[in-house]
Amino acid sequence: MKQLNERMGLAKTEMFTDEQNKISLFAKVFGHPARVAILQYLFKLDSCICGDLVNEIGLAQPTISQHLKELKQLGLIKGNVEGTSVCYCINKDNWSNMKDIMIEFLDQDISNTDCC
Amino acid sequence: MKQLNERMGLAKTEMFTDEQNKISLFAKVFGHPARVAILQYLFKLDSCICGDLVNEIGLAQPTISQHLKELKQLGLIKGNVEGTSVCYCINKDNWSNMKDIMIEFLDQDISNTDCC
DNA sequence: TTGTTTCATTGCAATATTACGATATAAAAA
DNA sequence: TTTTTATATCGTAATATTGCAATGAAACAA
Repeated sequence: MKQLNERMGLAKTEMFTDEQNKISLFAKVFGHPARVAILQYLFKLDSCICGDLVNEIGLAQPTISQHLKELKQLGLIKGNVEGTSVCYCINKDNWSNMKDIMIEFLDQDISNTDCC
Repeated sequence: MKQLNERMGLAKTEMFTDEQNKISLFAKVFGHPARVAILQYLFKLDSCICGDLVNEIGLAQPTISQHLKELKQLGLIKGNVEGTSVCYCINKDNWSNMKDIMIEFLDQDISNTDCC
């Protein structure tokens, strides 16, 4: 049966606030363990990743490259070409901005909620 | 062409730590603006949602019901049957637990990172 | 020049997610 | 009892995501 809006599988972003869409976009990029692992590895190193990510995480090189691309598109990491390799690191300003938005959402006061 | 692992489209959770999988599961549930909107509405009300969610958010009743189910399955909300309607509210303990895990991930110290 | 190394992109298969009409269920109201 | 109200579930269509082999591109090495 033909559906009306032909947008199934696609979030109806136009009916939500910019903030709600922004939160969900950030959350979505953290919604895969490989991307969480990449970021945690970056934090652990305290510097750039230059190559060894494919060995560190057990996924194929194109798959890692794709996850890096998504993190980069959201601005959470940046990559610098160094010869044949590329060094990725956290984009501090954008990470900080994302953190503020996400923590504001997560850290709401629920002490007064009176529930059934 | 037949693939080897027959798991494409499915995250390979077994190769990640429990923490990484847990973070990504929480993040995934926030990865849709409708679920963010539901939670924000719950916070704003400071009490239960009994019904008016379908009017509040512009999605069909089965769609809202499905989003509520996902939030409930992760334990972030709980529902109490009250006559013909169901009242949903934040599950304080589980929300607090999730918050700690997510904020620990987001709030890592990046002041010392030395990048290219 | 001809490899070699490193990473990105393309193409595609498999699975997941989203949305909603139709229908089921269960309690309240008439 | 019958009807109404509120929510859940089923089935299914459309789109998104994930993963990787094959290939491309760009810098380096020999």
